[in-house]
Amino acid sequence: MTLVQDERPPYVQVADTLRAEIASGEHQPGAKLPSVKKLAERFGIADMTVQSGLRVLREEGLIVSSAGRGTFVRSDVDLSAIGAGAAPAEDDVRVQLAHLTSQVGQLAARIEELERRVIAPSVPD
Amino acid sequence: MTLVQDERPPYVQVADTLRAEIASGEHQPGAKLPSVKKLAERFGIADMTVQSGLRVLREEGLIVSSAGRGTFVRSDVDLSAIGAGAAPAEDDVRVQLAHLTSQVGQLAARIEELERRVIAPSVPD
DNA sequence: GTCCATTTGTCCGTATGTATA
DNA sequence: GTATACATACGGACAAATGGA
Repeated sequence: MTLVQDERPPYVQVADTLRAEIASGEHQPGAKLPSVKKLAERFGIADMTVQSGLRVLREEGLIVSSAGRGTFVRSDVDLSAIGAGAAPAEDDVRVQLAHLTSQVGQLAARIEELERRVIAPSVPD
Repeated sequence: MTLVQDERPPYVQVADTLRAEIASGEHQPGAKLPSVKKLAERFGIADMTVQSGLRVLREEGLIVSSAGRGTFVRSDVDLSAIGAGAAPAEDDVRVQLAHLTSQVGQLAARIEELERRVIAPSVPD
């Protein structure tokens, strides 16, 4: 699979593709994602670009990475928050913390985008 | 200024250094930071490594960047809330909770600032 | 316990694109 | 139109952590 549409930056397309695959269940919670090198081959891009894409998902709280082990879909990922099926409601405090962390990260990203357009002067409409 | 050898990753040191300079008032709120190239020269590292350091501060809400204009210290940044940059141990639930509480407070302040500018456009900075 | 392959994470140098001034 | 500045991308490289032989 190659990234053909050059409308958006490749690393964003990587993030979107993997996010969709996680949402669709292709990569289940707790599962290990293909290695960075494998993903780079699959998409036909450089390793570092894959890392940038994974960074997006990491900030969204969808995945966690560990050197020497790999990158995994968070076992408690809230699939409903990314447009797919429902997630089981769990009562564990750590699960709720993880959800909050994910949501805070997404809010931060949205605020950052707004700041670029509002705080930065002379932004054309 | 050169980064000390064999400490933490260079990009972390860049973030720590600039964060300290912002906290100390060396870079005042609203001020423009040196360009990425200047910072790269100053630290003796590559442009992209500087970008990685700036990314950290951007995620912390300390700075805002705009292509073609530069990188600026947020005009409404709370200098007293700037930490030493040490990441809290993420094992402890209480530590995570405190971190989240702090982050939510900062996000709320940023949203309020945005609301002032968007909803009440007559209010000067 | 010691090697060794895998994997993530980072860095560099260079290049290109895009937005701003 | 030109210069500046950030953002992204590539290929190559190396360190650290992990896990298996």
